[in-house]
Amino acid sequence: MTSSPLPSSARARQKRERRLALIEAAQRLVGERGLDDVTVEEISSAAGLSTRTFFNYFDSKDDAVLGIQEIDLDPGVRAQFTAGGPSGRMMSDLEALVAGFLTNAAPNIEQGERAMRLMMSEPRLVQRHIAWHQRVIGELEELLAERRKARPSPVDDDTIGMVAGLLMRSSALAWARSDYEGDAAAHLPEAVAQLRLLLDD
Amino acid sequence: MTSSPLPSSARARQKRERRLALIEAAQRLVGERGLDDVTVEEISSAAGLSTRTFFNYFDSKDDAVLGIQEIDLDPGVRAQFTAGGPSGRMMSDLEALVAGFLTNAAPNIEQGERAMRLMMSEPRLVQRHIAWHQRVIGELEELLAERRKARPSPVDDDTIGMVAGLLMRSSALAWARSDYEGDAAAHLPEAVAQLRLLLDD
DNA sequence: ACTGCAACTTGCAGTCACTGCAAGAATAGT
DNA sequence: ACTATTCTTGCAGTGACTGCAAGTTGCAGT
Repeated sequence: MTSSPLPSSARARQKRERRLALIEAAQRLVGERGLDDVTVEEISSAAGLSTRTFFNYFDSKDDAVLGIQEIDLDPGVRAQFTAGGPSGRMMSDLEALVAGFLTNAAPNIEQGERAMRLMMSEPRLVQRHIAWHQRVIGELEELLAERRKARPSPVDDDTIGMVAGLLMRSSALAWARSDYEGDAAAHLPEAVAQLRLLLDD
Repeated sequence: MTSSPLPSSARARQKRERRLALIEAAQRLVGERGLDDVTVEEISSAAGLSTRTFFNYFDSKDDAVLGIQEIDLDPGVRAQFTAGGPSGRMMSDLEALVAGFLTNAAPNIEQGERAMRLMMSEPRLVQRHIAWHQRVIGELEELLAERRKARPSPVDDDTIGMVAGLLMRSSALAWARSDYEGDAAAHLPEAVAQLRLLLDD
């Protein structure tokens, strides 16, 4: 279940290790002292790197704490979605796609869980997390444009994108409420059910 | 339709004028040169105020550009919602409540429109705008806690909050697509319809 | 092993958002 | 007119983040 094709070259391994070290240090220090009482310099030297290098890895302190990374969507899931599948009904196909994003969201469960816990105590991180959703949604909109050729939908991209974002966050919250049982994607059906429940009143 | 109880005391008037001046300067300069090529100092002196005073009015440069302010929800709307009304069905009552928020979101239409236009060219502003929604949702969750006493709902607060945020943004986007006809709240039904359309597939 | 290449790290100097503090100016209440 | 309150402002400081140029390190070909 832990993704990542494992480091091949020595360089790729170091890159991976350094990244992890930065995230680990950031999460630990912020957990101990709070987001505003930890400097990037402290995080960097705790990870044995320079401050300048920190910013070669992350755009901001918050990103490091959340362990934000590029999302590499499974090419199979991607192809199926753009082809108009797997079911042909937008809502359930969207659910499958979001599940694809969620499982690749973090390199490991523990890191994601720590990130969620920190979000509970640091509201700013929630905002950054949602901002990251925006990036994923940007990716999604490209897929949607492709999918429209195969199977047009009467719903506009914006709405679909926002619902995707809602499902990501909703299942993350459900995951947290369950005290982090399984992974976030496992709680997606629950998120969809809640949404339908509200709409059907 | 322009809200605001009009300035009474001299102090309240100045406060209002200075705030407006800052927003106006911020929106104009950022429109001309872009968000990252305008400093707070430039905005402040364009408004005839000191940099330090700028931060007495806004928490950040982005906030000034968006003209973000505290939301004063109509007490009538508020009371009706917490009492379990007006219709008794959560979804449509939520719609009424969101409409209440939207109409009081900006002191005037033009400012809201300019903010929307700037968001189109400056993605960072979108994120700040969504972050502001989070604040509104925080307010909403208090109302929900109150309403539950009068009329319990099987849907959890998080989901309701996220849908409220979605509706705010969705109707703002629909407003922009209509080339800013009427106000944002006028496009709420459209937003709800799109959401239902997606859910019903 | 030697060499040239590309990727990566690092220090340095700089910009700018944002904050606490304390002094001064404007205003409101009496 | 006197006083308390509110608001503005300058000042000094912190820390995030950036571009640049100089090392350093792993990599490929010979």
